[in-house]
Amino acid sequence: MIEKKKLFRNKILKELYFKDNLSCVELCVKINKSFPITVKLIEDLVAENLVIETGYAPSTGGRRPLTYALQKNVMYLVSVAMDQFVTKIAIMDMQNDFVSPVEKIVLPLPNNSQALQVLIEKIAEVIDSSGIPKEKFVGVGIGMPGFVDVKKGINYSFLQLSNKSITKHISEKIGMPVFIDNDSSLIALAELRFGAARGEKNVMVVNIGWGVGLGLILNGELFRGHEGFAGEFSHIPVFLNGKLCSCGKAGCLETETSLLLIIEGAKEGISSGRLSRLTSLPLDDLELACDFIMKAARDGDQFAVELFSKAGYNIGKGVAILIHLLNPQKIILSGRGSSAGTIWLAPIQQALNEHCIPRLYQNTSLEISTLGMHAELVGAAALVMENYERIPLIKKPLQVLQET
Amino acid sequence: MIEKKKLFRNKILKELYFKDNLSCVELCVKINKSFPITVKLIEDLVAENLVIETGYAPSTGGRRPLTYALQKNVMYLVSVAMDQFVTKIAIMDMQNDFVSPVEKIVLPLPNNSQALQVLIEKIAEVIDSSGIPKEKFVGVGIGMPGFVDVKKGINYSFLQLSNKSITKHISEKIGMPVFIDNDSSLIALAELRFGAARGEKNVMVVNIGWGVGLGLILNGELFRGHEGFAGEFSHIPVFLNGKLCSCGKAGCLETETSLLLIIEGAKEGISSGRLSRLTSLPLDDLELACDFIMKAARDGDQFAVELFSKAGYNIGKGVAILIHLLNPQKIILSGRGSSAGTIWLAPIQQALNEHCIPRLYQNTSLEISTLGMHAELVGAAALVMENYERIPLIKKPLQVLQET
DNA sequence: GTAACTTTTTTAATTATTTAATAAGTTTAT
DNA sequence: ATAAACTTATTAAATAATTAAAAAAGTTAC
Repeated sequence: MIEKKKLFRNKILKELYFKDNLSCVELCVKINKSFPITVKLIEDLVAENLVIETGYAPSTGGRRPLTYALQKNVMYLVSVAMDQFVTKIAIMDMQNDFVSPVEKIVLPLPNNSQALQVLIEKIAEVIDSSGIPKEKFVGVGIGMPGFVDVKKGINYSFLQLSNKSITKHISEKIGMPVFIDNDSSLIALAELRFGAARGEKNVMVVNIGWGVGLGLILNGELFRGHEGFAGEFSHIPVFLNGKLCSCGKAGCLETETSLLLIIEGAKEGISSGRLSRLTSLPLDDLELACDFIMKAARDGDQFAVELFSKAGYNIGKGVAILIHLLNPQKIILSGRGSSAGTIWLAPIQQALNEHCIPRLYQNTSLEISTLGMHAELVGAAALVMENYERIPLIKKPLQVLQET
Repeated sequence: MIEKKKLFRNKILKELYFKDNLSCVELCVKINKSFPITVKLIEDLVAENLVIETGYAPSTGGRRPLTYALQKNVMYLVSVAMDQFVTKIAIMDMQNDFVSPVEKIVLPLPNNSQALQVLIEKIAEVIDSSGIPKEKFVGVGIGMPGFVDVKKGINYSFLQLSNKSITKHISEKIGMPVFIDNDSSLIALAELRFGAARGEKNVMVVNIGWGVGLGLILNGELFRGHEGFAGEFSHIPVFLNGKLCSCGKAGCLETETSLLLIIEGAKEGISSGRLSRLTSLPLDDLELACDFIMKAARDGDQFAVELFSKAGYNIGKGVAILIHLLNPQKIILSGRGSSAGTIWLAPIQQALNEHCIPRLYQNTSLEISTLGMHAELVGAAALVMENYERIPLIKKPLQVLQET
């Protein structure tokens, strides 16, 4: 029974991570226990100095409730966001703030047998140089591209370990729990817990980047599918353009929508002499080039806007399919491409007007993420806390406390 | 607390409806209560004669467990399956058998303000003529085409009641609980509880009929989306054929896949002189024509097989999208068209080979439903039992018992 | 054929949870 | 201004549920 108590104790901590300043009544609803029990659990947590009182919330017509939040400097998370070439590592606290500068390293994943080893070393390095004692870390969350089996902890595309669990392997080396997930799923998780999808039940989070990823929030939870591969939006067959995709097939959504295509288009336009501010486009760095075009579009450069309109319309065609199949209440545009902002909205809406049954999309809203570039890091941190109750016996918090 | 006891009592009855001959241990796992409590609840149900012992199950290495099943003739369900023109009404028992012949009435839904009234009268008639006392009915389940909001009990396409709840209205007239859902969803529910999707977590049930419907089973449950409209497979925009669809748009999946198209194709082939047994196709009745072509295909008529191959390939294109987005473990072909049987498999598999990333579909199986034509009726009955715990205070079962 | 091991069932005792009664702090209505 | 209504907090008592121990019924291995 001591185990069960721990479970609900941890649930409270988890809830307070996802939302600060909760009252006892709110917590009691969230953990689905009676009021007296919740009171006792909170009392214990306050006594252990893991939770603090944060004053009274405004009255809703009765006595004002005492609210609670997580104590500072008691627990930390390691958050890793990888793409095919660059990996970012950060340490975050329970208030979702970075406690050390985000470490950015070049780490190419394709055909790189050393990648996993380097990743582990870098993570260990960041932890060490933070100066935070290891016992204070809850765990490591990692977002990565490719086919990720969340449960087994395997990535079938990169970081292969002869089909052995990556998470177990890293966990043994680093000495704390490790969780991995697909990058788009983690962006969706970030939106669900801290962004525009907060509290919503059915939301599609489109990750516009070098491909077009998708994180599905269904029934208020991240949906991963049978093997964890759900959300392969990039490669749904929708065009008859004959363009070869990176996946080996032709006509994938990605072939008419990716940011790479926009950069291609910009280059072509320049060389064919189009009048545009894009003539001063930096050609060597994809990331810079992309940001440059997005800025130009936001500033009203007609050619840049045109490029996004075309890609946006095609994304809209894909979104129309999503709406027909899953009837979401919200579509969120997130990921790198979301920096282009509201420029996406009109062409996507246009595509919906043309390709959706009105009844289906009239109650579906379309929004741009407000989480910005750090969505994946936030999601990776949230992934750890998402699993918090299941982490067996987090290293004696009492001890941790005495050190502070 | 008496209410809560009732909840778990009803959960046991529900579980026994979905699966007969369960042992006490199995039930105790399913309702998530301790063994002693489950024993007591079952004892009560046996004492009330709602549940009977059905002997011992084979040993699994220890004492043989007593198994339980629902008593016969104690509870009944009214099951209604509607399409745009024909409505079937049946009375089913807890063993999933029809206790009266399936009533089939012509009831056109489009632009028919009388439809709801007629439906109610017919349901009442079937109940009356069954001779079963009203108290023995648990409720009425209705499957219907169109945009159905399950929670609100509204169909936005047919049986309009100025946006008032259809279920409430029928319930008041008939005097028992009423539940409605989309026809494809109910077919999926039937597959989930009694068919090929039993026990599976993520399954797509494709309802091949005059359109191409879809019932989504996600995380082991029927998924309905934000407003209940999920599964509009028929109208996802995937073709550039310019063919106008019934929904007003062009290029919908339906325009290249529906059984209507196959009948069209058959007629054209005949008039252009193709050598085939289809020359004796009955032209006046769609249902008969469709069955005729399916039989011919099963018997190996080359032209008929060709027709299904073409449609099947296009369905496969749609299924490829489903697999990319939702990573299901199984695809089930159900509905009227499933009578064509294994003829569908090869062309659909062919489309998957061409349009799916291998990793994604290699663990996805493709099956033909074994539930046959009655899937929707079975699903409608299951819909009532799906909600069984929530039905407040089913009319005193003790009284019902005394009458038997 | 018997002992050791399984699984189910029964019973009793402990433990945990909810309910209910009470008090305290705020808002709203009269 | 004051009473009524409402929300939150505290405490004690009643109740419900789980755990644990033991018995019963079978199976498997030696």
